[in-house]
Amino acid sequence: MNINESAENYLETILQLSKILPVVRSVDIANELGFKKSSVSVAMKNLRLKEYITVTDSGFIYLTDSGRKIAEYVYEKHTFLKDWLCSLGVTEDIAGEDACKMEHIISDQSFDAIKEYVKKHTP
Amino acid sequence: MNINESAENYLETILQLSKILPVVRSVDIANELGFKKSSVSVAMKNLRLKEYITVTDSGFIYLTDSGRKIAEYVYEKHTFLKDWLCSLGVTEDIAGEDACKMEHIISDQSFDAIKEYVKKHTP
DNA sequence: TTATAATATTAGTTGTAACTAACTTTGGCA
DNA sequence: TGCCAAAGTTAGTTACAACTAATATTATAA
Repeated sequence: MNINESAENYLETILQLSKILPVVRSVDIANELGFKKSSVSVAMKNLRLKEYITVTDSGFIYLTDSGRKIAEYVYEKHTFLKDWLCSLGVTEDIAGEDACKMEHIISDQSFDAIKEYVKKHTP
Repeated sequence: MNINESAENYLETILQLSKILPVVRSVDIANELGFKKSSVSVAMKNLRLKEYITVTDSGFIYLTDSGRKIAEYVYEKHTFLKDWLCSLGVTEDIAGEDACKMEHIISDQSFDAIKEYVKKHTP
């Protein structure tokens, strides 16, 4: 699928926000990520062109099937890694930050291997 | 110390190469990383300005104390993460790639926690 | 109804780190 | 000695992802 870190992060954020907000708008994403809304606007344009999202006339943002697939996989990595680090005693803030960076770079192979390892060593 | 991923990677590469070569030159780094020598030349200039390396008249590159400190810590992360992933069944290539990316972003807190965890679960 | 605030967009800027192309410097050998 | 190849440098380019500033659109409250 060949998608970069920045785009992955936006898709994940849209998914996360859609779980807690009735609708997701550019400004919600900007607030969540601490970016300017102009930056988000440009990013959304790119995600639209790549057909990872659709945007209604009212500015409501929805994931397409392909966008959702990416978002959910990244989100899965995020939650697993964050929970795991927390369980090892890492503070929630640091665990969240690290998970947010690791989720984009770790290979499927390594992620699956770590999951297996943790499962095996968890009572 | 506030150093970025790219600079960290160069310092680590200098340390690695110094273990297998009598002297380290720009061109060796370029070959190792697959970069053009012009890119390395500019990067070395920056590392020199920040006093992480010294360069002799012959073009031999040496780490300063502060540069070595960074390089060794990154290298420690690299080797630990790579060995660990390999031990979980990840192929050496993938483990190397992932370690190379993770070493720059993982926090000290998480790294130490993982090390402890692995130690505890290793016979 | 008009003014204001919130939202979205566009154009142009910045910083980073790679790149190419052209150049200089240097060392070794025919 | 003079030439060539290897090494290093410089200037300018590209791609990316954030940024600011200015503008357009819309909804709501005075």
